[in-house]
Amino acid sequence: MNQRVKPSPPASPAPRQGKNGDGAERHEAIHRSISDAIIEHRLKPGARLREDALSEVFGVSRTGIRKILQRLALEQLVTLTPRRGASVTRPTADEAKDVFEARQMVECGLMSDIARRITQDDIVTLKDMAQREREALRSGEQSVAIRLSADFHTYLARVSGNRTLADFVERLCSRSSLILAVYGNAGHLGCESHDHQDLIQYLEDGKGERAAAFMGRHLKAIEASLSIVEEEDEAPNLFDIFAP
Amino acid sequence: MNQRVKPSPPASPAPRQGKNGDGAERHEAIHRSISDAIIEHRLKPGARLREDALSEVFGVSRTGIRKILQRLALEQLVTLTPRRGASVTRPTADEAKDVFEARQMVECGLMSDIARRITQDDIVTLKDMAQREREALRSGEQSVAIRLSADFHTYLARVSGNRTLADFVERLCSRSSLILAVYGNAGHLGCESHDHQDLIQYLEDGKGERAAAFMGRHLKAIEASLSIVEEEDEAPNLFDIFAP
DNA sequence: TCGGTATATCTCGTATACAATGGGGATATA
DNA sequence: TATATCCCCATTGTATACGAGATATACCGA
Repeated sequence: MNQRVKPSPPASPAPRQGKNGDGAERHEAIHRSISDAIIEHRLKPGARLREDALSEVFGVSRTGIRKILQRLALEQLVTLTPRRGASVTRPTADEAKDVFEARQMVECGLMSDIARRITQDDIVTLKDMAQREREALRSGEQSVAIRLSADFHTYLARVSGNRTLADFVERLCSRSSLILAVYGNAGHLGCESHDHQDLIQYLEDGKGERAAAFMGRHLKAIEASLSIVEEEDEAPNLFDIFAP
Repeated sequence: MNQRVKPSPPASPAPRQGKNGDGAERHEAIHRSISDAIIEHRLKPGARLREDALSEVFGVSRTGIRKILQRLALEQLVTLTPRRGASVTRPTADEAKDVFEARQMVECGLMSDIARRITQDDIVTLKDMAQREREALRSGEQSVAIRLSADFHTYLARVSGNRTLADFVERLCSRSSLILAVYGNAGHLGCESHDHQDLIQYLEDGKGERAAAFMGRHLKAIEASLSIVEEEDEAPNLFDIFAP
């Protein structure tokens, strides 16, 4: 339902050409839609996101798309280059290192709070997510598995009760997903299949210390599985290469 | 042709009806301008930020202002309420607790990296900042002192070399400034006067462990100095109050 | 004098129009 | 055939116009 062909009739406001009203929710939905596509690797790093195309796809004007794109840029999922528009961020090796160092610090540091506050309901939910993730992995649904893995870590962080840190972890997980898209080996992606289930077991047993240590190893393992190959940027530094 | 009837631009040095051009920098400058005003408490929590007024003050159209306002909202310095516009965020007591818990975790956790990577130049810069902060405190320039304190913590975080965590600390410091504006006692604001100088001394001596512990106490002290008085929001919960 | 309703205004939300810039393709030349 | 140059168009940046929601105010009735 695009509307650009019909600027004329003042009498055609009838069927939701979406003037005003559900705007906020609609935008939220679009944001999630794009965000999901990036996290699930249906949009790969480097992919260009033209405002016009998006506005047509989602049936809102470029104004709304721009707002969403800017938000995604602040979340570092897309990169806005001054005159060339938006594209899915391609994380550098340095960024990858920083992100995993941050996750190490925050997710491990949160573990004691999590162990103290986790409820039975949380455990049920987390076990379910871990289970579904394993199944997705086994059946080769990479997109689903990646998303569930990120959701698992994010949900866990929320259990801590610290919204600020949980939001931060959520963003780190999103960026991790991008990192996996660039540096991950096709063989084994991200989280080992039963790591998450083991982690829940520790938490269920109230062993916060053990859980923290395990999370540390878990993240280290993911980071180690990356093949950081410093791919040369498109304009290699000839001075460096041919220096005496 | 851009701004309203205002025939004479009295205070705006550049009439700059500039269509297009230095846009990005200009926006950056405006963002910093507003951000500074908030952090330095020249704009107090709850203050309304009308788009029209801002667009007139800065000589750009509402479109640009909106973009900046949304960015500030994502940084949680301003709050956007759906039909009522933007206002300086008034942090809740819970948010205050979360922010200081996050700072405790991250700023202390970064300290070992910082101790390892700090250079002599950094130490000179930091000493200068601490010195200027003391002077500002002594001469009663609260705004300057607050800003320098936030800058000190942010600069320190940057020394760690982890951009992701440093950016996070920067945002936490900005929010801390807001928290101080709401819950701080007029008597002694934020950082004790010589805390920062002591901290640098530890780092200069290469005592990362000690520095981390000191930073922990430092942040705890700031948090403890707050008077969290759970001020009733404008719509108190009558059910709670009149419950049997 | 108090309360309720209707109107007026103020401000934001969305869409569209217009200008400018930069890149890519086509062309010309060596 | 390869390279350099130039121009057109695709795409973004900015402003403005228009519509809607919400709040404040004034008027009327009890």
